[in-house]
Amino acid sequence: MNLAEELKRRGLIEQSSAPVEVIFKEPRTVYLGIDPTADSLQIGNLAVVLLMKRLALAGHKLIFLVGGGTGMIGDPREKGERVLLDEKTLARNTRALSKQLYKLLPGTPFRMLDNAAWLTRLGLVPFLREIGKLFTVNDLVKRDIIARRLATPDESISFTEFSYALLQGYDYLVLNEKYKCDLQIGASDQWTNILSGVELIRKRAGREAYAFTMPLITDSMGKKFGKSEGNAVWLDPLKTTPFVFYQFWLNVPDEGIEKYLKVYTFLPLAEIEALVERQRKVPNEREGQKALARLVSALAHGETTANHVALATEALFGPTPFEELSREKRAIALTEAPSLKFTKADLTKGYSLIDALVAGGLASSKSDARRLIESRGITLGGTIITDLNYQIGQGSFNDSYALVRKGRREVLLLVLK
RNA sequence: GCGUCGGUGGCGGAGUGGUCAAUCGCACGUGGCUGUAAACCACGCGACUUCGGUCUACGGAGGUUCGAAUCCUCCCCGGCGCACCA
Repeated sequence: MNLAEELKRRGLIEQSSAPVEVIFKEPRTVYLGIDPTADSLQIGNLAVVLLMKRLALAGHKLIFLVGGGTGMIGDPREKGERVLLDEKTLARNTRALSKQLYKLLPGTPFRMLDNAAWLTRLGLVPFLREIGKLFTVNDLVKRDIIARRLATPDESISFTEFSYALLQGYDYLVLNEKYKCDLQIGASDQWTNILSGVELIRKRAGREAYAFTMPLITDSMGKKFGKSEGNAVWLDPLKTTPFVFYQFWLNVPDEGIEKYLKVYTFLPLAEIEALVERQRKVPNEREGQKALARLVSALAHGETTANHVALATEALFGPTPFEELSREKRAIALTEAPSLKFTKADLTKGYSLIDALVAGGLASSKSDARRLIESRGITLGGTIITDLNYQIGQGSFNDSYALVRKGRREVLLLVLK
């Protein structure tokens, strides 16, 4: 199967500036821009980064462009003006993102650039004369987000954000001239910005450059994927632990399985189809979720860690009660699952379950913890706790650990040292 | 600069002197049913609490009042109109 066909069948093509078959006729140098608005990628970015890897595997050259310069401006969004990030934060984020990319793509050669290198040196007057002339305001104001911001009282758009598209277009022009970059990809929400670059190259350099986008990955509710309740799913293991990361994928609803396997794994299409078929027949086995969680975890955190969290999950949610597992299995669970450490002194001083729930992150506040207990959502060692004043004591522990569950899918291990 | 409208919980959006921690919808959480799924139903959703309450809270700071998210003054932020500029 050729690349174009493969990508189409995986649902990775949304818009394209030319038929993808045409685009892939020759080896390209493809670029993906990432704005340093955070110090870690999250799973939304991961989808596109993996798409880059697919292109690399097919023989195309990669450029990752971290937007140290565009990040200083901010891509217009629906809501209203962004708060400008300060330079220190930008620099830190930029460094963090590049490190992450290197970790994520071992063995894949790519070039890493920061558009601050040219954007911050840009002279305003030359820019307006040479680049600004090639954009019309008439066009810009027609763009969805800009039009909405212009039309909506309370959400006007600053000239700064209005100009963002020019900078992104200019990036592509620079990359085209300096690095022979002739393909840009991104998520579909970037389409118009991406197209600005294609047009700019045509007008300014008289060359044909290409672009295509993949659909923005959404969950079943149509929201950006992995951003429920402001808790983005990060690739940075310190922001989202590998265990929680694995759990996230394991909890993907059935309807999403096929889509996510196609986008987030390198499993051949035939195998995905077979897997989805088995999932449909025996849904309670959750084979699809397990494969997805296992494979994406391996991509993000490495084989070893993926194995560990899979084992930890089996230990904590599998058919064998935790207490009856072998020492090693419990030890793995203890290192991977969320845990909270106690000393004997803590216990003699008195430590309430409510405090433990808050400290362990199962509850956002004491009131929340209280609510959880009242609604019978907390179990300790398999018993539902109904006593709001429950004190954790020696007796709560079994062989120096105790397993607390919140609902069916969250756990916290209490460890006595 | 002048005028005018507005700034309420994660979001949308009510309330316009006491009964307001604030109707409602969405999102989210727990329980029930299940498969750590979806749908559905129930409850919950500021913080603290000796569970009776207490304390903060409606852009910020003052004030009027027995009492203010609600009225007044000043300030900050945003929209719109006009003026200035061109």
